[in-house]
Amino acid sequence: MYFSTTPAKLANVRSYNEYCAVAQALDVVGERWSLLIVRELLIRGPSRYTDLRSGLPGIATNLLAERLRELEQAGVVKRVEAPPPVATTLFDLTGRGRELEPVLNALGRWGGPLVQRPIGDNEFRSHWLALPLGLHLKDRRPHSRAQTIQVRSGEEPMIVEVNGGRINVRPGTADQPDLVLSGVASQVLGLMLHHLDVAEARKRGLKVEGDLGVLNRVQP
Amino acid sequence: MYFSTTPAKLANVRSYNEYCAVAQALDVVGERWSLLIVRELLIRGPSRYTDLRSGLPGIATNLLAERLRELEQAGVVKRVEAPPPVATTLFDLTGRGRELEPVLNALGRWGGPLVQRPIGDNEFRSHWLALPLGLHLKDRRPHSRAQTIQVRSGEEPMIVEVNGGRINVRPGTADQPDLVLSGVASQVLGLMLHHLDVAEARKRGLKVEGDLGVLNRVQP
DNA sequence: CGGCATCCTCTTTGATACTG
DNA sequence: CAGTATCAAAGAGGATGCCG
Repeated sequence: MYFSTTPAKLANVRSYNEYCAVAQALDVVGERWSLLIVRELLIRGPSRYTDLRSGLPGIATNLLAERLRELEQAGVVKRVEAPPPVATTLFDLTGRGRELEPVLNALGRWGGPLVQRPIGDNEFRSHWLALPLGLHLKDRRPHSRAQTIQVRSGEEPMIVEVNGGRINVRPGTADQPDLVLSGVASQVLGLMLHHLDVAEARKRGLKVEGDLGVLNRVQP
Repeated sequence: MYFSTTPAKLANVRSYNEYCAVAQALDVVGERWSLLIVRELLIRGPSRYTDLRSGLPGIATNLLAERLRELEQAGVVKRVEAPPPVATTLFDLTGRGRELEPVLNALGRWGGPLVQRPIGDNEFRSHWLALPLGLHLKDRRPHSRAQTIQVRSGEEPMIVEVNGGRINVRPGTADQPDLVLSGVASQVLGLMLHHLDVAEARKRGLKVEGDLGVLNRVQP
């Protein structure tokens, strides 16, 4: 007997078995949670297992491990060993994985209208703001000085930096933010995407403090 | 007792429960088969249940019925009653459903490289050709006269019409096709997408008959 | 026939507990 | 922290039956 110790339990992904690019794409990223894992890695960059878990509320830990293995095998995700200070394994997208961004964008655009009103009992994570802001907004005054908006919504404060035509969203607390928004995510988004004006947003409980000018600078 | 006869089995779709447009899009179209049903309706237009089944090899009939119901409830699919000559119910996309085309396109683009070589035991349906041809090709001589390519691959002959800048793919047999391609789908695609030249395609068993000029007219 | 519903089996998922 | 192990519940797949 000369068996490998690893059972032949690899590449055990269900397939549609179709000669069609859409179906074969779904063979790779169509299973439950897969595209949301890609979303997390797109927003956060290299991430620890635990951070992925916290960005995917409700995922079972065995499923996260399994999906990561499958995505790794498919060449979408890679493991990188972090240098000594942290000394843990990080998960990151491969180049091929990053090419899924247009898929996520298309889904995000299509899902936008669904997310308008009812926040209900939905889970929310601050860093998710990066997707709609990056997708729907541009800096319309690329030659003005950099400005920052401090957003306090969800578990973790976020900095929205508007500079040189780009919008950058990252966790953190700004020293001298031009504008501070505090409140639930739907109203932060409503205001920034100009579905709500300042008066309306305030009436609904959003705290808006500072220079409102930066809001006109970010436009669809 | 005053119960409705229909059990409260509606809107019984699993949700990620996230305040995130991508997650909410996936709540609607992320389940197995859903996006492939949308693909069928995008390619074929209004379709009978049985035609959908034949375009989704391997789907269980109860699953098709269930997905159609869910998609209908979500406003992606609608039922239309066909006029007396046929007198059957047809399924069609709503406007909202048709807006999923960019999602399918993004997935198709990403899946393109996966589909390059191995046709293997994959199922194939002729009308699937419409997706990659429409996605990757343009008519580079929009002012030339209309030309047609007859494709014989899979169960059903297809007409590829090149005219006025557009590429149109539909089932049927052309009277006087400018070019006839007969063989397996991977080589038809390889030739038309210019991954294979004519000599190479012929060597691999593709029958290429007629005016080769039309091939230069369709370009990425 | 076309359009499902039912029944059954098998696989996947989700929740929780446990481990190096 | 980064997973594996276990197990009940939900979902998928296949066969077949029903009804206009």
